[in-house]
Amino acid sequence: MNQEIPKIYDPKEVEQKWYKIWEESKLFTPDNNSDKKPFTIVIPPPNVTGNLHMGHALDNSIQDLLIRYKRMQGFNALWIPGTDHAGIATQNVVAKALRKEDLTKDKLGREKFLERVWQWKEEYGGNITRQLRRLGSALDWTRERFTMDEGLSKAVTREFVTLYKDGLVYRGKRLVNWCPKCGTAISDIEVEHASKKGKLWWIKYPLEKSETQNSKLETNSKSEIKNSKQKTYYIVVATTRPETMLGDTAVAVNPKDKRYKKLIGKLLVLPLTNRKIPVIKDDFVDPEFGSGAVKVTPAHDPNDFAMGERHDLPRINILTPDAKITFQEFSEEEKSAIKELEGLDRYKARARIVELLEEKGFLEKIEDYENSVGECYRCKQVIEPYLSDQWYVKVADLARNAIRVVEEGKIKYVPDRWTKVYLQWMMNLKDWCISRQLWWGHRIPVYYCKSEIRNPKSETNSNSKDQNSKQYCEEVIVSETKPSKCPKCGGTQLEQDPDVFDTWFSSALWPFSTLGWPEETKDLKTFYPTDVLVTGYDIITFWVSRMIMMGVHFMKKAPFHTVFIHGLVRDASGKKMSKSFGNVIDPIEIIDQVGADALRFALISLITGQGQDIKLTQDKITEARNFTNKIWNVSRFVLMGQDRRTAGLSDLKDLELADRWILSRYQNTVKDVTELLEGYDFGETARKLYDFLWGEFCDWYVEISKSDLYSDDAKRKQRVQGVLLYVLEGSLRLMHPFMPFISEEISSAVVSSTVVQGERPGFLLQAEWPKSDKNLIDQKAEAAMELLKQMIVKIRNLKAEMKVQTKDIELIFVTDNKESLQALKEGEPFIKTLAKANKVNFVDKAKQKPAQAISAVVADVEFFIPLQGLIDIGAEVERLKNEEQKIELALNQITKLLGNPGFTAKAPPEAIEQQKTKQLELNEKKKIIAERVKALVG
RNA sequence: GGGCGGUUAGUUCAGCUGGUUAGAAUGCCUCGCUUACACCGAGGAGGUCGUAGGUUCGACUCCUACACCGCCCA
Repeated sequence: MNQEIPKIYDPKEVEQKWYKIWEESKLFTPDNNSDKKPFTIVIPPPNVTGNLHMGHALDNSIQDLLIRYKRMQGFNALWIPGTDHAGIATQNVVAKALRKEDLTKDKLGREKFLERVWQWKEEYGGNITRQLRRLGSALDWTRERFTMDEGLSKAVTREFVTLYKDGLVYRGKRLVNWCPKCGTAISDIEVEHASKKGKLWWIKYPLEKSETQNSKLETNSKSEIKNSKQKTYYIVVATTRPETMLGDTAVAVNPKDKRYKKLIGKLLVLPLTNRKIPVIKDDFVDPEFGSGAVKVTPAHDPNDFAMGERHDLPRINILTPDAKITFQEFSEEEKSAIKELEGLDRYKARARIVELLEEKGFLEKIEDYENSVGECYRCKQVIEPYLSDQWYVKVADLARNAIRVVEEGKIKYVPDRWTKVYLQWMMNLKDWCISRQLWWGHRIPVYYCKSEIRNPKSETNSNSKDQNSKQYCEEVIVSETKPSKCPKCGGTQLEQDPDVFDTWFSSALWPFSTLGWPEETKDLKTFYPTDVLVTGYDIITFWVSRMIMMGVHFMKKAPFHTVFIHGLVRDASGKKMSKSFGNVIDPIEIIDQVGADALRFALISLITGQGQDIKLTQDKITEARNFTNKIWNVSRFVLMGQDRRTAGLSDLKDLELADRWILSRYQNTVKDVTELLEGYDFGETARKLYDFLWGEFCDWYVEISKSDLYSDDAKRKQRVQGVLLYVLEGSLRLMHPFMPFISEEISSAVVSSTVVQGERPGFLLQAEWPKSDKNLIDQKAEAAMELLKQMIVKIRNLKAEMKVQTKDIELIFVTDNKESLQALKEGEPFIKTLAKANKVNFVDKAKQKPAQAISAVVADVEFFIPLQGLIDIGAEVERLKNEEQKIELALNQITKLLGNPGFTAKAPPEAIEQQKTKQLELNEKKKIIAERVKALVG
């Protein structure tokens, strides 16, 4: 690097160049025969159809940071890449593309459709992995996996079959969360609840006539129903979903509710269908809600389903899978009056039913009502509780073990507060519906025997409507491979379950399926369990919990020891980034503008210890960009010219104060950075590096070094070059996990092989992580430099205040503290350059002090800047008095504190000592200033 | 309804286990093209740490209540 190198760092070429070299050098592939300790991370597999968003950028920046750090520390580090087939999302994307060709998946058929999905995957599936490369991720691409790979598919099959044998999966006809748009069931956590404004419809359900005649009844209302000649009694129910009344099979009241006591067991006539339904009692009913009587629709509401089970009520389904009204389960009589509703969409049906009720006088009133509505997390359609056959994982035992490993501390959440969230969720876990009515995914390895049974014994169903009814074996066969014949009847008419598994059912295996499970591979033995899992808190329930359950069940070991949870990346105003809002910041665009290093550094430095959500602003990105530029330029300076690039620091002789100081600060930085990383405090680490490099190395040491570098003292020059290079080279190592590209680029220009912190191998990633060298920590040098820095700032301050711009000033220092005096003498050369003075004098305390001068006190040093003729004595006295007042204020506080008997009796001795020292210092300072004032006035 | 998190300079945020003159960045003001960098350098102004109590010799930090904002679950 030399002056021809541009002043402004241009990341574009640099980044592309290095990633290619790294990947081609198989730098990210760990040594399979290494005896080094392994350190493993599996990437949270992004959706194969997806594109990199800011959340990925943050997540992967953290993982890359950890992997590079651990690799440099000597671990056999492995970071496994891969993608997720994302059943619904991918299927939807391809279906959408088909629509443009006027095709649908059903027109194509299952096989052809799947071909198209694979085509799509081949074409676009590489997007996100290319984008991960742009970010600089040290992923071992030779081990890349996809959840639909042969091996991983085998793993899922094994998972299911094993769980089945263990009695941990079962098939059941239950209410599921059905998405009419996606055409599939989804699990409980895939439903998002949103509060929505709706209506509460109050509907009259009349009592059957015979009931009203035979007994004196008290109903909740006695008014007459229109068009009805005789008096009719009825119960009013309130509902938010009137269309479901078509499927009502009871009305329930609370047994303690006096209003309805006498009605329990009576029959009602359901309006529109005229179905006869009973009034039942159930504790679940809240007498306070609505009228206190609720309609019961077991096939379309989870609570009603449960009630239906308790009371053995029939379940009448009224909807098709795409949420249109169907009368398949209705009797002829029931449908006769409402034929027009058949085939109507659920919301149109709702409107029409309300109209009909109104017309016929069944509608009592309509109220505004706010309630929580479940929506599909993918397509935002309102979820329909829907009765269907599905496969479930029985989670109780799995959850218990997954709770145990966390409670026993085998898995730790960072930050710790997520432990509670995880545990609470785990403890209230319901069975997990894992079948999906999709085509794209792992086909369920279950086969149903459709072979006809030749000698049907049963005459029980003789009154079946279907005269041609045949008897089938119906045996359920769960098998990893397709069986050739039914083990029960020997028949060969076997049909595989048409459904596929929930994508999370396969990603639950990710930490070990990627390593070869169920085969006992070398990778599996070497790298399982993995070490750290890095993800956002929104994924704890979806993925983390399931990996823990499956990891413990199948591998008998928790899949990782630490779960690092970070916040979500939000826009500048704190809103979630989303395409529909249009507030998405595309990480690739940012990388194009400022480079991956700057983006990474911006994201990492925004991480807080508490794992708060991150508000990403353009300002933060610019700040990080400026930082990379600063590093670039200071490196240009340090490496300017051949001799500077080769300068070594083979010994530690002849170090001056500033050298000792920066070396000490560097060692402390190494120590701090390492400790902070060990504590997963990434944001603080980034800030520490920033402060050291910019605030100490650039602002002070480099500035101080200049006078030596441009001096004639060859020996001194070489010494300073050595220190500069030493600190820079070490800092590049510290920075590498944060900013891999720029650090590598600069590092490649360092020629020296005599740098004293370990060999310099080809790539920074192969370099040793710096160790803090205690011998170079120099408390005294740090204290002395602190004084000098303060002194220089104070002088600059006074000069600026007095509007003195000339270099032609003299500094006169007065102190009787030997250490301070020595520091000043050692720092004299750079005090002159940094404070811009051309003369420095040290004067005995007793000596006369110049009157025509401004003065100040820093620690125990008084100093003067003589300004012949430029001093307004009155103003100077005023300034000093102000200063004195400030000191007085601080002093009063301390005096009060030390005078407090409670403090002196109870505070720890160090605290008291500290205050006393401070008091002494302030007193001294005050005395000096007071004397000065006296001298000027007197 | 239950739980969690937040409230600190104009703005965005640090400040972990109680003792700092409460920090940084950015913005603002005043200077400066000084041979790494104007994506820079020097200096400066700017905060009763959401409110009200409490614990303590001492509270931004611990406890309680409340307010507002956000998230999760029902």
